[in-house]
Amino acid sequence: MLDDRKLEVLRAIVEDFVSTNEPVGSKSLAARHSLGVSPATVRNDMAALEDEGYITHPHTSAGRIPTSKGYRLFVDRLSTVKPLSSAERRAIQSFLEGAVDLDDVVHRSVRLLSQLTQQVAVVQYPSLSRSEVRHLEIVHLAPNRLLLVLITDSGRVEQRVLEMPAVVSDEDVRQLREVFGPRLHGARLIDAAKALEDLPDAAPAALRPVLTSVLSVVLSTLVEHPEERIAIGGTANLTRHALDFPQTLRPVLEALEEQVVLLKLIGEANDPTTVHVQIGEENSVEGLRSTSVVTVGYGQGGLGVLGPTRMDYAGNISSVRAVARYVGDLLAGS
Amino acid sequence: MLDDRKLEVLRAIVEDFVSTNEPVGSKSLAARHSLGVSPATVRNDMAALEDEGYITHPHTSAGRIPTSKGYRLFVDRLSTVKPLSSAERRAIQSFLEGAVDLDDVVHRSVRLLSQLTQQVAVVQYPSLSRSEVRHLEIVHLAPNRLLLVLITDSGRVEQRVLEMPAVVSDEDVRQLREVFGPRLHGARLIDAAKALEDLPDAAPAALRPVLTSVLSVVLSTLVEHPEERIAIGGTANLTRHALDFPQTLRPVLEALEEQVVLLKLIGEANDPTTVHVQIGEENSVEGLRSTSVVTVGYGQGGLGVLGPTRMDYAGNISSVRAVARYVGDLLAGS
DNA sequence: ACTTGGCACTCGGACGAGATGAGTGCCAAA
DNA sequence: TTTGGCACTCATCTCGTCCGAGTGCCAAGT
Repeated sequence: MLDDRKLEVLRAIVEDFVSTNEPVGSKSLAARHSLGVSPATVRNDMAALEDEGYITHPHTSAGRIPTSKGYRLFVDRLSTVKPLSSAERRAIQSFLEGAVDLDDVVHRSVRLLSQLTQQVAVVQYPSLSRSEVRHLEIVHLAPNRLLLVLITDSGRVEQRVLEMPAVVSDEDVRQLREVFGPRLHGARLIDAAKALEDLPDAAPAALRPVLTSVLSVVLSTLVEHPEERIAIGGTANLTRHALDFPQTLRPVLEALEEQVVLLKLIGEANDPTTVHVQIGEENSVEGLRSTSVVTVGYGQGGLGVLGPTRMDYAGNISSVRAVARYVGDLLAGS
Repeated sequence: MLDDRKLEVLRAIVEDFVSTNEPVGSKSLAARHSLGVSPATVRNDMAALEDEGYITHPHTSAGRIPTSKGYRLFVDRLSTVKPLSSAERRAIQSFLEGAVDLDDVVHRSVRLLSQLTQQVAVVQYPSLSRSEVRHLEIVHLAPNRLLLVLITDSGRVEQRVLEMPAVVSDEDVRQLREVFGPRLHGARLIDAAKALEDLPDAAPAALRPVLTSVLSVVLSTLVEHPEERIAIGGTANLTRHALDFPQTLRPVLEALEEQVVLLKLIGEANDPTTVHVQIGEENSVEGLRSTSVVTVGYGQGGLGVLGPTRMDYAGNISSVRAVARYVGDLLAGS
C-alpha cells in the first residue's frame, strides 16, 4: 500500500511544510528534494497518501498539508533523531549547573527549553510523592500552633501550619520530632503512609491526641493530596506561530493557565526513557486540539514543550530529552 | 481653554470608545449622550480638544479616539470611582478567605483580579524585606551543610542551603540558633542588617568562623538581594482585546515573562492609599507602550492589572483597590 | 460671542470584475 | 508504472467604482 517512495514523499511534505508553513505542491516538492521522479509521479503518490488520510487539501487548487495521522506516521517511523551538537550539550549543562536552588533549576529549565525549541515550555516540580524525605522539621510557633517543614532530596521545601485543638508543650514537640524523624527520614513520601501506620500504638499514651492530629494532617496534605507545581515559559513563542492558530490562541492560553490540565499533559509521561508525543486531536484536552505536546519524565517529575502541530518534532524531541536528562541528574545528585 | 462642556465631550468620547472600540463621531456622540447641543457644536469642541492633543483622528473621515493624554485627563479629573456592589465585596472576601496558605492567597488573588477586570492580573508576593521574621530555623543537614529556613509573618518561607568551609558540630548549630533567633525574631528584614551587625563581637570566639560564614549568606541573600516573586494570570484575556494590539501581542507577552519588568511595574506602587495608573507611552517599559497598568500596594507588596489603553479605568481602579485591601488585611492578620 | 444648519469634500472600506498562477486530476503514450 | 500534456479549479491580487460616515468651514441665527 505504502511503498518506500510514498513514505519518502510524505517525509518531504512534512519537512517542507514545517519549514515553510505553506501547502506544498507536487512541482516544488519534486524540485526541492531530489526524488528522481517527475512531478506527475509525485502527484500520483500524493493522491494515494490522501486516500489513506495522511495529507489533505486546504482547497482544490492548493498544495497538500499533513494531517495529524500524517505527523504521527512521520514521528513514529520517518523522523531520525537529531543529535544535539556537543556545543549545545555543553551550553545546556553549564546553564543548568549555574542554578542555586530548586526554584532556580526549574526556572532555568523552562527558559532553556523554550529557547531551544522556540515553543512553550512546561516543567513540573519534582513530585513530592516520588521524592525522599531528607528532613522533617517541627517548629513551635505558638502554644497551639505548629509549623511542619518538609525538605526532600530533590530540594523541595513544603510547609504547613497546624492549628492544634489544645495547647502543646515544648516537650510534646520534642517527642514528636523524635517519633517522626527516624521513621520518615529517607522514606519516599509515597511509602510514608505505611511507615507511619503503627505510630499511634508505638508512641507514649500522653502524646497520642497531639500525635494523631499531626498525623492526620501529614497524611492528608502531604501523602494523599501532595501539591504539584508547574512552571511555564515561552508563551510569547505562541505568537511566533500565530498563523498556525487561526484565532484560536485564546483556548491555548486558557489551557496553559490550568494547572490541572498541564499536570494531565505531563503526568502521562513519567518514564525517563521514552518521549511521549501527542499530536493534534490525539490530545485529550479540549482547546489544545490544534497543538502538539512533546513530554518526557526526568525521574521525579516531567517536562515538555507545546506548540503547533506544525513543529520540528525531531529537534524538539531531542531537546526535551536532553534537558530532562540533565535535570534528572542534577536533582538526583544534589 | 477647556470649559466644562469640552471636558464633558472628552468624557463622552472616552466612554463611548472604551465600550465600542470604534472611533466616535460628532453625530452619534450627540445622539447617545444628551449634551443639549448640536453635532456641529460638538465638532467645534472636538477640534479644540484635538488641538490640545487630547484626541486624534485615525484618518480624515473617521471619528475621534482619545490619546494617552486624553485618557490621563479622564483618569485624573473626569472618572468617578465606581464603587463595587456589596455582593461583589462579599464575593471577593469569601473567595480570598478560603485560602489555606500564602501561595493560595496569591493565586486566588490573581485569579480574582483577572476575572473581575477581564485583564491580565499581576500580584507580587509579600516582599521579604518589608516582612517581619517570625521564625528562623537552622537545620543540620550534613556535617558541613546547613539549611536555613526563614518564615515571615506574611507566611513566606524561604530556604537556603549553606555549604560550610569546615565541619560544623551539633553544638555549633545549637549555639547559632540561640544567637540568631532572639535577634531576628520580630525584626523586619530590612532592619536585620543593623540587628546583626554586632553579632561577631558578641558571640563566643569558637563560634566565629562558622558564624561569619552564615552571617554573610544571610545578609547577602536575604537582606541585600531578597528574592521577589510574582504571580501572573489571565493572559488569555489579552486575546480578548486582540484588536487593540495590532500584531503587538508578542512584546507584551515577552514583557510579562520578565520578572524584572513586572517588579518594576508594581514596585512603583507600594503605597496602599493611592492607586497608580500608567497609560500607554507613560510606561517606561518598551513593549508595553500600547498598554496601561493600574497598580496599588497592599502593605508588603503590590498588585495590579495590565490591559490595553482602552480599558475601563474606573472599574479597574476600584477592583484593584478592593482586592488590595482584602489581601492586605488577610496577610496582616494571619 | 456662541451656536447652529447647510454643504462641499475627504477617504477608508466594501463590492465586483478580471487577471494571475499554482496546483490538481485525468488520460494517453512511453 | 512512469511521464508529459492539458483542461480545469479556485484562492489571491489588483483595479475601479461606489458609498457614507464624518469632517471643516461658512454664513445665518440667537
